Amino acid sequence: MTGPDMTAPNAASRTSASERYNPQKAEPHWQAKWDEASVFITQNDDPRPKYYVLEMFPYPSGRIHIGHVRNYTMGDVVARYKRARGFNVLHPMGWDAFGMPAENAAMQHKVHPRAWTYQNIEAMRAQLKVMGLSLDWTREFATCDVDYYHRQQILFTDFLKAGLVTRKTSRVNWDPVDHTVLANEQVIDGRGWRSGALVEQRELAQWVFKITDYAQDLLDGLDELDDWPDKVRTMQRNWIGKSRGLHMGFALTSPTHGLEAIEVYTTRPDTLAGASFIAIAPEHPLSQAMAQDNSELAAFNADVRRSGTSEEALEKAEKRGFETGLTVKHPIYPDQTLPVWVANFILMDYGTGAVFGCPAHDQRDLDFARSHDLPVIDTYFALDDDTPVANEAFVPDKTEKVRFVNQPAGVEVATGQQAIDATIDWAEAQGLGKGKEQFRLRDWGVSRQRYWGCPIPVIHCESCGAVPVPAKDLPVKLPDDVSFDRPGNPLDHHPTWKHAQCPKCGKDAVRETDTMDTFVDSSWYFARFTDPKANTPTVAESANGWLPVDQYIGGVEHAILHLLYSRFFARAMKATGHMDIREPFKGLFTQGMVVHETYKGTDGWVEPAKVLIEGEDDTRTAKHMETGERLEIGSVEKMSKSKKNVVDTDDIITTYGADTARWFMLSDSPPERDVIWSDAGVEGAHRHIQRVWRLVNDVVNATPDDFDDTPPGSFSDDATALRKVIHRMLNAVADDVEKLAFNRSVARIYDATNAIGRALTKHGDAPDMLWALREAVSILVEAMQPMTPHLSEACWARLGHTGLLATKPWTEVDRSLLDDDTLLLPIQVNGKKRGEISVAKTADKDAVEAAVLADETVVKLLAGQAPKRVIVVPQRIVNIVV
RNA sequence: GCGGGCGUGAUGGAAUUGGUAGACAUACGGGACUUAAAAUCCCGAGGCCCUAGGCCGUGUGGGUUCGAGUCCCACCGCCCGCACCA
Repeated sequence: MTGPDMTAPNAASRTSASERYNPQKAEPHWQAKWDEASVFITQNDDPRPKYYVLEMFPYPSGRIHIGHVRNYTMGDVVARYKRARGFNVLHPMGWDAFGMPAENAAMQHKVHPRAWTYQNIEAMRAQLKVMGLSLDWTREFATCDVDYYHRQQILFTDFLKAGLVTRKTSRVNWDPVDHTVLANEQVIDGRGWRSGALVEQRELAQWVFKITDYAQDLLDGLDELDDWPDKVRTMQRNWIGKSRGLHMGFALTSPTHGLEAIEVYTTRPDTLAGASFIAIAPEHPLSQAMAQDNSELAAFNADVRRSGTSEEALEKAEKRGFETGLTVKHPIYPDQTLPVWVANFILMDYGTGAVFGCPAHDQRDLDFARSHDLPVIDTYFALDDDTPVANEAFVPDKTEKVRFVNQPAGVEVATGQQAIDATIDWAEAQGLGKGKEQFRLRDWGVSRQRYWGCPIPVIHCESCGAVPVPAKDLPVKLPDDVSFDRPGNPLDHHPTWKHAQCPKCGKDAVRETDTMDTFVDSSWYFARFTDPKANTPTVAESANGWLPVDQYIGGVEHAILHLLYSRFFARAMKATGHMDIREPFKGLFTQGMVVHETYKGTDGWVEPAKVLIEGEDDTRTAKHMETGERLEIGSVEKMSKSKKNVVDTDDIITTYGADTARWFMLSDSPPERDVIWSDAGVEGAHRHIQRVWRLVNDVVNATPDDFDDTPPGSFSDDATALRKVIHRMLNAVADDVEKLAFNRSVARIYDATNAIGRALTKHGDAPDMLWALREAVSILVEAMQPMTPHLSEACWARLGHTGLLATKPWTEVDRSLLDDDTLLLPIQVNGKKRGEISVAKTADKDAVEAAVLADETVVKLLAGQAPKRVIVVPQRIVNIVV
């Protein structure tokens, strides 16, 4: 067998059993040892199989918060575990460093965004180092490093040449507080995602990434991402929003404004026979054109636009409309005409900005029809009920069979889906329209009117248009001398920066002053980590070798934006030859938040550090430590500055050490769920750290100087029992870590710790038991190493082992200890547990049945009756039916 | 409204995926050690019945099964995402 290397420590190294583990001393010591040995520096040409673990990199706000601690601890456990398992692990860290807060700080505190950002990075790096993370710091970069955004500009120009970036004049979401454009994804309930201000619509020329070119591919790719949460895949699917329907024209009875017909898109062509009106968006070209000489319509359009995005308007959901007086021919019944309305609920952005309304089979259309006295025409009924539609539209499931009336395709009874397909075929055959796939996804506008971002490397020339900056002139650097005295873009206000010569014709021209959306920065950083010093954005060999990221860990708030953009970038980089990776993240894990109770006094929210809790459960009360004021205990919420329910990570690490913080973050709550921060929980975690240290010392102190560390030839039952517990624990911890079920690993380690403690007090002096105990604590600290690396190193050294635990290969479990020869099978009678029986593991069904029926308690329970049936599930359970 | 998820002791949560419900931890109670406290160690604990022993128990009601926290149906409650998407 392969036991751990067990050199008996010399007597001089003994400590008294009462000495407490001192993380403040031990943690920096071991961190220095790892650094000296360059344990976490990763080489690209290492021959071992690769494993890439990545946590979403932080924005350098200035402080590491407890959510970061949880995120990076999880990643670190995986990284350390995989390293022990023989993988060449890439585990880098960087900074998502461009963005608004730096400019806000500049305006408020008169600091340069660059200075502010790099100071914050310094501070946060120091905080991360204290956590003992197994990061390769040689690969660190910030997205605001010239070195990084230079390469991003190369990518931009390459995308431009490949037709993946274009310039579009379009209506954009304008944030009037931040003075910038927002992507649709950044508008939440009609408000800017960061400022919370009501978003306005403006016409602006924008640079857009043509993410829609990949709509289908981004959708298809989701099917392969088995190691992603279904929830995230569903969210992305809905966001891309593919639908299949019919694109068709409704001929105008008298052509107007140069239009012969109104183009509509519908996913329910099966309801075509029931069409009773046409509705178009206020922004529809026809509506706009008519408004030129119709002031009432102009007023209506303006009114809709004004209230269009506000929450109240959406909630009221009043179906408002304006009748244009125009009519179109019904495509199925040419002698009938349908009126054309402008309606507030039609979106110009989706489909063609025009629909036909079928009130009988769409609730929204029905509401509109009822309030504007439009006809309701049934086109199909349920098979057993032909009651006409009254106030509820009849919208059956598409797979439900229904009975059609007046259907053009000759359909009488069919499912909705069959009718849809038949109608599309019919419409195509008649030349009325075409089947069409439609996506909800829209192109990604990346222009931002900000200073602190990656400059868009383009020069606008009056003769040549928008000309990309040639590679030899890159990078386009941000100027340092900018002022934030007035609103708007400092780059635009800069006296000289924007003036340049056209790279094509040499005439005076103007630089693009917009910078890129910061989501661009985070869309390819994972690829840059694979070769962070390269002159090109990536080195294909390195990127292809490391990517995809095997395990990506971060908050679910990035489920759509960041992850979708990154998936687009991987495809675009593949198309432009920068790497050959389609899906950048193989495994994704979205961790829960760290939450805390809130406390409120008459002067507002109070920090937990100043709150004294008395009593328990229902009778708990909170008191202000300084003023003695009674405080209200509020709900448990995400830690935020506004609620002041923030726990400072430095305080925790100073008081208890990084290992305690790490251990607590992994305990109890499943990693995907929210964890409630509690002082009692932290205390409990710290108690365990101390207990393991004590246990290790007790075992060392029980070891005589002349201890023979060769494995004994045989073990007592007690020693074997302990070894079984430990080896099973090691096996199970590995399984759980693979599944990221850290809370279960923790529980198993507690279990094993208890078992070691019991064995020590009971039989600590028998030589075979002592050997087993030394093996047990060695394996215990090894299993804990990914989670509590400092403590584990200290214990490892204390046990007299040489070398760093951080570089030790994972111990192979002794398989012979995983299984028992005999099993304790529960015996049920009529499904209720009535006893247990010990049987040989290899016993077959008949043997088990015979043994059970011969069992004393069973005989007693049966009291002479013959069982009707005996169900034996081998190695599980026995159930007797009487 | 649509889509997804969840509901287990005082609390966070386990439960080999249909096979001994409540592992492990927190809080609590009792004991040991101590002049005392802290620390540590040991013991107890789902509810009910006086006990032996038994009955009940995983949001509620029903079903499938030898056997259901787990599967099916209906309902109740909570959480998350999207939302006038044609």
